[in-house]
Amino acid sequence: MNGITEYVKLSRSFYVRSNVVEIAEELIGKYVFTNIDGRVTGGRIVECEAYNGRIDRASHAFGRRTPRTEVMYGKGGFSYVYLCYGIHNMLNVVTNEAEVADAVLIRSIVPVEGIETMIERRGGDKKYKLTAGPGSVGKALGLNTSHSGIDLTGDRIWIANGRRNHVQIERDRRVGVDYAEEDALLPWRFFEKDNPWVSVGKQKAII
DNA sequence: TCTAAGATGGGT
DNA sequence: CCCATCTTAGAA
Repeated sequence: MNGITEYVKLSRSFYVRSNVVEIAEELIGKYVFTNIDGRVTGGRIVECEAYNGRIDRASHAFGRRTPRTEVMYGKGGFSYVYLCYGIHNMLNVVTNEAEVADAVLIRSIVPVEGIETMIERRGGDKKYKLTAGPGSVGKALGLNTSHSGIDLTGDRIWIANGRRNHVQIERDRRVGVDYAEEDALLPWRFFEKDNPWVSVGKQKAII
């Protein structure tokens, strides 16, 4: 795509696995792309969070099944995009078998493809804040709730392989889920160590 | 029907 | 610290 790296799209089998925390860890270093309105944008995932619909009070699917969360109850390998605070469109990757509502929130990427388009969508060059934080990622990638339920093995939203071996991955509690009480303490947020594109968390490291 | 609250980000 | 902005979920 950029002439340097050969991207290999992840297949269904990557997503249809039972350990969402493990999948989240593995997503660090992979590349997410969108092709919206004929414009391809994307970047390397450097921060994400796992949400387990069965045991995790922070999950939108915990203890309920509604029209919004229905896509999370489908099989893995589809997008779950929801509107947060009436403003921000957040991209999640649905995982696991059907009827198990697991998902991974993509929180930050390093811009790689379609950078000018992302700058335009964000209303200017925000430097490291261009694609840091889930709301920024959704906006830069051109996503809204109409993009929920898209097959990630297709050509509108997809994730491709690629991790640099020397990257050190850290884990910490998730951001903004205090309402989940003790589940807010779960170390299910993964990010690249010392990467400036990672969004500034609200908590200090606990590990 | 009504309403509180939200997996945030940007500005003061 | 404050506020935008609006869908969703759950209550009434």
